[in-house]
Amino acid sequence: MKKFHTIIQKQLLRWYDANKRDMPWRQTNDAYKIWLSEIILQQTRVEQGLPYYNKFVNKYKNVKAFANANESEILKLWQGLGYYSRARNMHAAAHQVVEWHNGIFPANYDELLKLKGVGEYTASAIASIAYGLPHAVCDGNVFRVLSRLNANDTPINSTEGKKVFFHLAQSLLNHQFPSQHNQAMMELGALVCKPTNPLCGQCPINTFCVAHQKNTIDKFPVKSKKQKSTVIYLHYFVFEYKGHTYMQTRKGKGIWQGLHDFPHVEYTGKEISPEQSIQRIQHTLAIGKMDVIKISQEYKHILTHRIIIAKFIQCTLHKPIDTKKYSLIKIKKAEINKLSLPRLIEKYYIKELQ
DNA sequence: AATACGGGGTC
DNA sequence: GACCCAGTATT
Repeated sequence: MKKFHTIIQKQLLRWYDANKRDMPWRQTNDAYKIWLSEIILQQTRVEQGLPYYNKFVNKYKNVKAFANANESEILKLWQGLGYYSRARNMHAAAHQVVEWHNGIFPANYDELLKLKGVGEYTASAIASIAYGLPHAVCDGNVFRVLSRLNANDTPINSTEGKKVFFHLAQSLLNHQFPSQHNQAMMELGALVCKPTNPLCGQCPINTFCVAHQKNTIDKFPVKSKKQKSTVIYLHYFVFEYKGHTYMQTRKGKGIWQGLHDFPHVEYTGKEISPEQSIQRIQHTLAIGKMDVIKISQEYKHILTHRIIIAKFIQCTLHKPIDTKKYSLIKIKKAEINKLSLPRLIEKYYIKELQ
């Protein structure tokens, strides 16, 4: 296999030069911008991430500006992109770069790896793309390309698979052009070696592809498990008292950490009646008398391992809630959209409150 | 070694 | 409905 590597590398680069998409982060070597694009594109399609990249690059010109921003401002800009820990980790990483490296991203894989939110993939990507260092990337695209190229059935989501494919990626790396090689592998996975209906006829390395030769492309890559999702029932309370409502910042471990939503009652597995949740919330927040104005339609919100069935219950209060005691934010309805919101809340806001 | 963590697109 | 996406941190 080894002796074919040079030919594969060449075909790959030739194909990449002719077929690469024009992306803003391909017009720069600025490690800050490469970092920005790489974090944004984690588990995110290019089309979805692109507008966010442009927003961030325009708002924060360099890592110092990013570090000096408010985290709430960053989260608001990140709203809708998902995996919000990325935004919080970026803020921390920006501080690390400023404090440890005087505002310059280190041209060193091990140092990059120490930054919050930067794992093996991103460290390799920054090292190779921004600094031309010989570190192969292994993302979802590369896993797929390599598993087919070698007809290797090691599950790509296993610890063993990770080791195997990282090694394969590194051994195939073009040390003369690490940046272009890495991007070519990913671009090939995205445009040609697609999960379903790959365009093997257009593949520049199909003559080397074992799975293609054996006509077993659809058997690769192998994944070991499927994640199942649980159903969550959520009743959100949109209170109204003298023109304002109440929201809260999500803390702790769960989803949407750092984002804002309404006080709510949550049930896992079995459905809860509005009457039950109304009683509960009245007790929890010491609300006393209130009038239920409207119960919304069901909002179905799909996350990776959760199906959320939500209803929004609008109520008029007779007295205010103790915001300090219950860590609530008193806010006018028109101002809600200034806070960072989960998509579910944003969709309700757009439909019912805007 | 598994699991949690979003949202949107495709088939 | 199942799978996937320029993955990482935590358990």
